[in-house]
Amino acid sequence: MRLTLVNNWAFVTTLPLMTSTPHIHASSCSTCNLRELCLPVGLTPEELNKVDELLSGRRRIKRGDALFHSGDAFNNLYAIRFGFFKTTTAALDGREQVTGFQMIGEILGLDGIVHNHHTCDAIALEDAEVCVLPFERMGEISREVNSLQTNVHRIMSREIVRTQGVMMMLGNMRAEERLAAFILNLLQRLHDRGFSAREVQLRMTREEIGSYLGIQLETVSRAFSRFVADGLISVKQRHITILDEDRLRALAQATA
Amino acid sequence: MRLTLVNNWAFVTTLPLMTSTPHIHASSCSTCNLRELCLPVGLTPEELNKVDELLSGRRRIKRGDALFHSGDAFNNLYAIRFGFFKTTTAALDGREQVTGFQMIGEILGLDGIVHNHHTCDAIALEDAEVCVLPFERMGEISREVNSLQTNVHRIMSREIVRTQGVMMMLGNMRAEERLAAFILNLLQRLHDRGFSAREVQLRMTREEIGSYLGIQLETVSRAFSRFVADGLISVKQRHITILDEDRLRALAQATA
DNA sequence: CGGGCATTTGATCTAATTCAAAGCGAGTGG
DNA sequence: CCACTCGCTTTGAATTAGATCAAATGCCCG
Repeated sequence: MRLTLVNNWAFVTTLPLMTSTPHIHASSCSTCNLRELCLPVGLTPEELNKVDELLSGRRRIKRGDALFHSGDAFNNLYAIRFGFFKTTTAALDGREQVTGFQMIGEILGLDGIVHNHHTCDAIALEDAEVCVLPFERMGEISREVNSLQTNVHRIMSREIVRTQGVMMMLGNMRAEERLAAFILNLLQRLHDRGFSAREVQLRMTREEIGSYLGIQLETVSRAFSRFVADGLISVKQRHITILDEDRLRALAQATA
Repeated sequence: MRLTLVNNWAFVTTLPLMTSTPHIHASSCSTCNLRELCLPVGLTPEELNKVDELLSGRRRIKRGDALFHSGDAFNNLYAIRFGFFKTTTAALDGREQVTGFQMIGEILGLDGIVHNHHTCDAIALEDAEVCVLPFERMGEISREVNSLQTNVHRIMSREIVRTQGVMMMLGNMRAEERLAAFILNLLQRLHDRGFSAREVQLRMTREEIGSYLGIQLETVSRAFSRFVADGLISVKQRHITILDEDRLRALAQATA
């Protein structure tokens, strides 16, 4: 099943998919309308029943609060039900870098597995809710449910490939190329979730974008202004609309 | 078991550990003298026997040749027995970026899991040998052998954390800081493998270092010259000796 | 309505790139 | 064994993308 729903409230990045009855929260993976985005993609109904044991609860995080901090003990992965996060890594000398932005259906916490404690902070950029997935139990269940194991591997590998792309961006691209690639990546992910591929309501500041892209906030702002002047996009505060996707894509070409 | 062996031929990065009889190659994980570095770290003898089924063979790769290319079908992970690799990711427009350097005991191929084909090239920087580990079989065995499953997860998570560090480097650090961090990282890994923590024989060109660090080869060269002038290291071609580790470490401080 | 961020825009300044040239070393073939 | 490439590395000089410093504007929220 491939999601192709497109709606007009694309700037509301927090809406779950197909929410005809948005306030009825699924209490298990098997009844969750996000499962086609999340960990149990493509599982059979029987497999889903087993995976239901995985879900140990939900957690709400207010805007600005941390889901976890660097140094915290690692016990769970988290699947985002709604809301938008950033992850940041700190250096010894206090410098801090945004290492990713995560949205609905994406998994947080993979960094904690190696050393049994987290190596980055996960901060909610808007009020959010996550499913709490105890990693220990996940190991047990994925020993029985073949395709859960596959999906765990895939999700980790996906994150490795994503960071390859970021390295490419940080290592090779100029400021405007980075910003173009960033916008297109965000839109692609929103599109995959059934939102418009032409509009975004950004949840992060120019400074956070700059930190992620390895450039200063002023440079981000100037690049936006340039894009507007060139008719590539329109910008109203944090609301971005794509006007000329082809040229934007050409700019961002360096992304593999 | 923690390896602390230090020897004087540190610049020979290809030597396996504890090679009193270097030409007797182990034909299984359970008899491999690298196992404490590799996938089956810390397994009991019984577990090791099961894991022996994992090893489907060895492959030799000549200097300059590829272990796999971007686009190749993914079937196996590879554990490096000896030799030194780089992985490179290509962009649409031809630009290429070195995304990592891998040495003895490290695992290659994790990027291929998500899409069932590789997304980077793995090139040997010197004659090398790898263990071929069919990933399908690895899934099966790790359903029985608990700690193999744990180690697979850890290795993937370790790679995710590594790339967080690279992002930090590319996003926040100046050229000399990057090079200092790079040298120290290399030495740390060599030290973990029983080699000297003060000397390296680099296997890559200035251009490849620059590509990895997101700077030009001339900048790499100038940074080396500056380090020599400041008495931090000595450089004879690709042979690097640390003279003042503390100051080098201070320079690289931004690494988390 | 006022205060505090976030953003934009302008004017310098600088680290690193780019372009250019020379030096060095390892290997090859005469 | 020496001379000769060819690729790698170093170093210099000029150029530039982006950083930094500074100020004005806009906007949200109490």
